[in-house]
Amino acid sequence: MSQFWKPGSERPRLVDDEEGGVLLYATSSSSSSSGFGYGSLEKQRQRLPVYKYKTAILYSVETHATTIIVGETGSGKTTQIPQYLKEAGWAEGGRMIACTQPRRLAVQAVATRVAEEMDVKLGEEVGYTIRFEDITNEELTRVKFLTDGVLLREMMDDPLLSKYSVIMVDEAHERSLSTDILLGLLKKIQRRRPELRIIISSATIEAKSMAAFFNTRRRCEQEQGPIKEPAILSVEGRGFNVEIFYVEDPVSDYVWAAVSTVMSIHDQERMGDILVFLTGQDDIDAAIQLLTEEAQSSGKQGLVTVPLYSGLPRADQDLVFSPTPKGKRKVIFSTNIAETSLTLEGIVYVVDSGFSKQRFYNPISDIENLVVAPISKASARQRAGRAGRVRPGKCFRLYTEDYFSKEMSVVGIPEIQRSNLVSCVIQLKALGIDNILGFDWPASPSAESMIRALEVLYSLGVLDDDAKLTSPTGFQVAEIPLDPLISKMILASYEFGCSEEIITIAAVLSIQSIWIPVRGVQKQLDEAKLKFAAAEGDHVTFLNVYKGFIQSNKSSKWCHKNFINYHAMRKVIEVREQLKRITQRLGIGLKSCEGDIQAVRKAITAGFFANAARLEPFSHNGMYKTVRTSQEVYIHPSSVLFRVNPKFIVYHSLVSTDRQYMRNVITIDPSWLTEAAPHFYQKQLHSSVPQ
DNA sequence: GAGCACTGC
Repeated sequence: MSQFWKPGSERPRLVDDEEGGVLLYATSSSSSSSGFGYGSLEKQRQRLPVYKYKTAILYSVETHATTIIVGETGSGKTTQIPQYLKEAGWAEGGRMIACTQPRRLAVQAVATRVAEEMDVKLGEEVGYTIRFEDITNEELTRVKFLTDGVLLREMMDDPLLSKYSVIMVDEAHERSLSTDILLGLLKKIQRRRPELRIIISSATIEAKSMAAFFNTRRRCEQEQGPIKEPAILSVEGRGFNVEIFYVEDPVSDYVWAAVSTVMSIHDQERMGDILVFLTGQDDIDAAIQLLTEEAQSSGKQGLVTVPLYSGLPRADQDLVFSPTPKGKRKVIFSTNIAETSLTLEGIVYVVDSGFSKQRFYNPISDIENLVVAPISKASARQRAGRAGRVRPGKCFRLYTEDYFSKEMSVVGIPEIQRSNLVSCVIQLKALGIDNILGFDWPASPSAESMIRALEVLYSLGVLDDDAKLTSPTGFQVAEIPLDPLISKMILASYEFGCSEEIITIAAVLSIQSIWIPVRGVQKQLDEAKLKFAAAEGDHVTFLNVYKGFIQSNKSSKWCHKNFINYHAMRKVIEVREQLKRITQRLGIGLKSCEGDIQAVRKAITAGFFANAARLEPFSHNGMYKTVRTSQEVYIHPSSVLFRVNPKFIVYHSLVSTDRQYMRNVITIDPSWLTEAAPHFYQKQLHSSVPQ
């Protein structure tokens, strides 16, 4: 392992956060996965690190409006704190305790565990709510787990969240879009409801800024009720030590460096699985190929390589969890998915490239890009921690310690500063927040992004001249849990008599892809697509696929035969059912246009008029220009209209690589643009759309 | 003729 050095061993130690090269401290003598065979659930609960802090936590919640709990993984905070609160009486008198999570799976898992510990039936005293699943009972449920997105939706009916006495926001350090919106709103609610208690659980690195955000104490103010200054409590975790190693010189090719590091670990370290963090499918495939070649040419045996990324078919993802064969060493090459969303057991070594793919939004061009960017120290810590779950581990960072300590940012950029804010703004408007630009965020998005979002909503007829939600359109669009452009398309479809068809299209557009991930089967996929291809474009093609799926009786076999992702289609059915319920509630019945595809295209245009593009008159390579901003764009090769190049189209989204590609396009008549949005197209039509 | 980190309502 010559290219690595261990901080503190060969050179004077530099600073690694607070820990100086060692990441997590073990606090108990036994691991969480062994030694509890005879203990009752109650005994197990008492052994969790958080147990020692029970009184302190309850005291703090009693006396402070906001309590920030800093806790590493395995402290037991998520499962225990809601129970402590319940025991202390916070759920009495018809009140409820809420605990939010960023992800659905976590909600289900935690709720199940807590119901078990409390020895109650899930869905009664302890319940959970995620999209498509409400396992709660209005009369009985006292402790409720839910995604932060669901809690935001609940605010539309109950803006002060009056049924909750305590709201615990878990994993707040991840700074997801909905967590940040939720935190901003909770701060507002607190002013109106001094009796409400908020608990924010976060990693060390974010605790101080969270506390500053929630500190509403003013100088000279007479304190009434709970103390306004947040309390910060620290609970240790239950991970094992992870030794950190850095490269001595910067690496130029992290894929190659990762593979050679894996080879060295395999050569020189005890048995134990390896987790390698790379950025995407390309990296991962390249690394696996390289490692296979290297192992072959050097005659090394005993390595089992597994890829892991979200686009992988379910069956392949499961390989990651299968036990490593005896005498073998598993090497998992993963994207960020293993950083937060999935927990892998048996990992002893982590190799960290220092990069991940991150979304960035440019409000000027209104384009979201996916770019490979350096991770933050917080991510690096999280990645390293993955090595210490079963026994002391090691983490090999493919960057220098100097880089880590001097150049790496402390935390990542919150999602809200990297996203298109259209959905976020309409949500706040629906909650009666009028002064969007003055909203108090944990991290403020740029004014440009806000203004762009307001413009888009105005052009859709969702906001009026005073930037208030229009009635009924604005309120209806806010009610539908999808991108406002899609919601607007749904509303318009009722007028065009094709809502039956449009909600199918809306459901398909709101999931990633209905085709099975390619690689190696490109030709077959293209051929399969031809069977469904419609001259009008991709949206109509989706209708054909959906029809076929229903006619096959929702058969997985049929999907397999046609290169269609069965799980994705199940999801389409689920989303479609939800949209059906919502549209009915909005008083929009379902109508079918019975094959009148022009109605469907007009409804799509009513939502997506801003995404119109025109073929350049003498273009030989299929170059289009957007009508609004004259940007150069091309039809994506995966579209059924690729190389067909009709004169006028609207697209669903842009993806940018070396070119800007339009994904999911449909042919339109340019006169529909002025019909759909007269104000929006007044100027542009004179200059760039021939009549 | 190209490529989709990850969530969520």
